[in-house]
Amino acid sequence: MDRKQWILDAATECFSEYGYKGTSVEQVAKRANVGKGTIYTYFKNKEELLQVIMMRVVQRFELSLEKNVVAHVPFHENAQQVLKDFLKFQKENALTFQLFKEMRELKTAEVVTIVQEFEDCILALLKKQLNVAVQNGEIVACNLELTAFLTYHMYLALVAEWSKRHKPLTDEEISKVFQLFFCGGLMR
Amino acid sequence: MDRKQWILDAATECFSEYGYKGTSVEQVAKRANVGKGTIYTYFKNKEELLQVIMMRVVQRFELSLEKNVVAHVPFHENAQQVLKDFLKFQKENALTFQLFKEMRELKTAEVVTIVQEFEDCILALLKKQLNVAVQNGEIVACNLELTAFLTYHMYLALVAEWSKRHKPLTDEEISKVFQLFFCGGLMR
DNA sequence: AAAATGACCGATTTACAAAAATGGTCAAAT
DNA sequence: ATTTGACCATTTTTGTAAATCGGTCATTTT
Repeated sequence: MDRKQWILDAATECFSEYGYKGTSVEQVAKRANVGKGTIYTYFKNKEELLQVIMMRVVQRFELSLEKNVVAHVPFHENAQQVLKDFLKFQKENALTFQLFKEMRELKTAEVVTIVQEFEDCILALLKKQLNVAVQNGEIVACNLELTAFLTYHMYLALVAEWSKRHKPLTDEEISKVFQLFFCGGLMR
Repeated sequence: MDRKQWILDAATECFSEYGYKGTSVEQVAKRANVGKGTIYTYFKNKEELLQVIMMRVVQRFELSLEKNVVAHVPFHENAQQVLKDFLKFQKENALTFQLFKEMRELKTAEVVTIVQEFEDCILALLKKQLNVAVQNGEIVACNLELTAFLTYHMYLALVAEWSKRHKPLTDEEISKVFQLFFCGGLMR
């Protein structure tokens, strides 16, 4: 019935399995049981297809966070929740996993753009959390943009880079490191 | 006279300019004014040539640090000095700059290995600084390996990643961020 | 009339073989 | 005892013919 949804579903499956570049429009059409031309009556081009899919993914991501981020909880716990959910999301969403990989390895232009937007969304969420915490007087005033950026990259280093040469860190270990840097810092 | 040094100098120039993969052994021989066979009387193969060169670079790097890292100075200042010197070193050494680039872009196996060893050397220096600071009771006890790792990656994020989409940070700004996270942390 | 379609188009990518270049060896030259 | 470049097997590059791609649109289907 809803041919547009058929196409979106088929495209999501294909992109998840073969990546963006590795998926042809005809392949999507085949899996969606529509003609190739039909896709172009609903979407301007292949890139828009990915954009619409990712827009919805981002919406789901933001929704999944609203449940987990709560007021009256220390910032570093909420921030960590945002990042933990991001990781969980990656694990459960073959699509974003595949796209992050494609960005790193093939650097497909359209994919780089879309993944950057996804990262911007995560950064915006962290920034929002930071802002609330500053307003509450919970944390010291600081460059929100930069601090959110650094928080995100600290997390990436801990979960992605560290595991390349060490035993992956448990959630508790990551939590401990975050606590160390956020509350109190290193110095006695 | 010292043919071995001629070869090392020529190879350093070539690797700096064209990268490891982009440099042929014959090219090195030409620039060193020796026959190709001569190179193999001093070095087992092309990889060992790079290894010997990098060994010396690491020695120079460690030497350049000894001057700048001093006792009775807060850890975060010494740590930052290590990292700042690393960056300065990168700027002044076309070789390491080229190799880091080749590792990221071409992922040449031999280069990945050698650069990793260089990074390990930086991490060891940071760890050493951390250890001294812990012994002094200057900073809290923590996983030294992990903390050094995170410090290094925070720095990379600030100087390399941030500039990809923002105006590069000044030394003062970087210093301020480090101070924020190391002394006192974010929380009030 | 509106929606769907696949043959078709120019452009890009792939497949593949021939040619060139590379890392490394070694008998001959120095 | 040391140096060397012709030489070898392997890898990389190159040229190009074939295949595939994203996107269009006249025709067909609903």
